[in-house]
Amino acid sequence: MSAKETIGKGISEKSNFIHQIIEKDLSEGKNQGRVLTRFPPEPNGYLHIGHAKSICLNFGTALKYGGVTNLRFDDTNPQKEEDEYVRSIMEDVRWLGFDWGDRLYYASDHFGKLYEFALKLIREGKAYVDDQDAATISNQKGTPTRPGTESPFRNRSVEENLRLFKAMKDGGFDEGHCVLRAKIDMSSPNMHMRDPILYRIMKTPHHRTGDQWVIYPMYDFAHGQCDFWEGITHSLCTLEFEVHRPLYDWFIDQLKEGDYRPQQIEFARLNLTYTVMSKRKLLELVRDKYVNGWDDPRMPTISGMRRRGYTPASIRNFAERVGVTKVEGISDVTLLEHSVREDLNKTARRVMGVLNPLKVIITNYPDNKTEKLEAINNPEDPDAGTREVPFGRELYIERDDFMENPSGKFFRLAPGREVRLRYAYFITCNEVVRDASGNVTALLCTYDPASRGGNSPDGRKVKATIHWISAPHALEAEVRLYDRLFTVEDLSEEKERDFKEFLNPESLVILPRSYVEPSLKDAAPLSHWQFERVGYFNVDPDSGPGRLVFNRTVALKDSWSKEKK
RNA sequence: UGUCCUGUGGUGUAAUUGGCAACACGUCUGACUCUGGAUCAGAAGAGUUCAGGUUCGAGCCCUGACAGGACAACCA
Repeated sequence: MSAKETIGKGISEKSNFIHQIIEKDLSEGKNQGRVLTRFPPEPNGYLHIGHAKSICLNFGTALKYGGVTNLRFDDTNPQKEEDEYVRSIMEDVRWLGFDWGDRLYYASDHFGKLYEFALKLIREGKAYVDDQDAATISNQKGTPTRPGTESPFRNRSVEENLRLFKAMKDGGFDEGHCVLRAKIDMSSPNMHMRDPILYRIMKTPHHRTGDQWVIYPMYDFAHGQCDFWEGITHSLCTLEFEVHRPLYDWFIDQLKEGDYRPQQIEFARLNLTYTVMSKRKLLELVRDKYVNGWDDPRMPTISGMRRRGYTPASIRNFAERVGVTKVEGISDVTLLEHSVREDLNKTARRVMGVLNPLKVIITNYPDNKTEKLEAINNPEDPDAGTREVPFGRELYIERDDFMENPSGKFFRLAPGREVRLRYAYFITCNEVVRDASGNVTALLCTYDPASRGGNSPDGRKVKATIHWISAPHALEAEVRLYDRLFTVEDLSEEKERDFKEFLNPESLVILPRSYVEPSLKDAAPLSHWQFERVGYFNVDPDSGPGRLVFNRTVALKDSWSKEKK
C-alpha cells in the first residue's frame, strides 16, 4: 500500500500559504516541477505532537504535489545525540503513517563535504580560526541593539588559517582551544551574521562516525548545505529560524553553481493548552521522574499519545485542522481530543466496564441462573457485529449511576426509580444496603422479566440506560485515568515561576479494582475500546496474562458533568 | 534604542488576490436515541489592533502608530 493510500484522502486537502507558494513555484516551472521536502529532527529526544505537525506538513505536502520527503537526522552534536532517539523517531514517523522509502539521511553523511566547503571558505578569505574562548567571543558579539567588535584573529592569513584548521581536524588542539568562524559582518543588525561559528572541537564519540572526527560543524553551518546537497526544494521550518535564513542564503551563495537553491519557508510551531512542548522541559519531566518515561500517556510525545490510545488518523486530522500559518498562537487541546473521539467513535468496539463498582442484587431473579444477552459491538459500524454478554442475579453498576437523594436533572438509579440495564432488563431499586459506618455497599433491586433485551412490551419509558457487569463473570482490571498534565492553559504566560509548579497532582488516578466484561479477556495490547457511557480506553502494554490494565484515552462527552456544576 | 516576523468571533483557520467576513472546535437551544455518546436542526458570538490615506468599494494596497513574538549557546 502506498503512503498516500495509507493516509487516505483528507490529508492536505486544506490549503495554506506554503501550498500557495509551492503552487506558484510549480506554475513557473521552478525546480523542473520537483517537490522534495525533508523532516530533520535532532536525535536528542522523543518526538512530540509539535513534530507531528511538522511531519504531516512535510510528508503531506510532498504527497500532495507528487514529491517525496527525506528523513534526515541533524546529528551535529555528539554530546546530546543517541541511537535510542534515532530508533524512536523512525518508529514514530512510521506509526504516523509516513514513509521516507530509501531517503534516510544524516547530517553526518555530509561531514566530509562540509569540511571541504569550510576549506573553500578559508581559501577565499571568508573564514578564519579564532583562538579566543567562548566568553570572549560572546562578548564581542555585541547585542541586538549594539554592534559587535572584530576578533583580533580575524585577519589571519589564508595559509595560517588552513594550517590551523587542519590541525583542529587532526586533534592538535584541546576542546575549546579555538573555533572556525565565517568572516561576514560584525556590525550586522542580524546577530547571526556576526562572524558565526562554523566548527568547534569536540572529542566526544559520535553515534555514527565514532571517533573519526574531533571537529563538528554547527547546526547553522550544516543544515542549509545538507538541504542543498540533498536537492531539497522547499525547506519548511519553524519561525525562530527566520532570522537565520540570511546566513543560510549566504552559505548557499558561496556554494551553488547553477540556479538551484532550497527555499526555506517558516511556519509557526504548535502550542497546546495545558501542555509544554519544549524538548528540554520534556526531558526534565522524564529525567526527574515527574512522569514515567517518554511514553507516559500524559506526555505530549507521539509515543505517549500512542500508549494513551490516540490513533495516527486522529493526530493527522488534528494537524490538518490547526492548519499552517505564521501566527504564533496556542491551540486548544480539546480540538485534539475531539479528533481522537471522532476517529475512535467510528472504529472502537463498545464494551461495558465499571470503573467504580457498586453491587446490585436482583432479588426476584433466580439464583444460579445465567443467561446470555446480545449486545451490539459498534452502532457506527454494522459490520462489527454483535456479541453475547452474561447476565445473572448479582451485578456491578457504576457507583456514579446511583444517587440516594437524586437532585435536579439526575435521571439514573435512585430508590424507587426504574432504569434500563443496557441490552438487559429494566430494574427498580427497592432497598439500599449499608455497612456499619453507613456507606452504601449494595442495592437490592427487582427486574421486569418482560423487558428482556431492554425493551418494554407495554411501551413504558425509562429516563436512563446504565451499564453493568455480571459479578461472577466480571474481569478485574486496573484502570488509569489521565487528566491534563498541567493546571494552567498557557504555560508561556507563567514566566516567573517554574513550569513544574503547575503540574497537575491529579493527572494520573489509578483505579486498582475496576471490572470489565469477560469478552475483554484476551484484548490485545494497545487495542482500542469504548466503555459505554464512560470513555475510550486502550489496553496498556503493562497488561499480561491474568492482568488487564486500561488507559483512559479520552472521556466521552458528558452533558451530565456540566449539569452538576 | 537595532533587525526580522505577526495582529480576523473564546480558540484554530478561511475569504475566488480590491466586491455584503466563511468554516471547524467550543458554547447555548431543540429533535432523535436502549450510550446524558453519536447523529440531525438551529442560535448566539468578530466588522478584521488603532488612526489616517488611495478607491465607487479595503480584512486584503499605502503611511504612521500600538501590541505580541523571534534574535546576543563552541545547542538544534
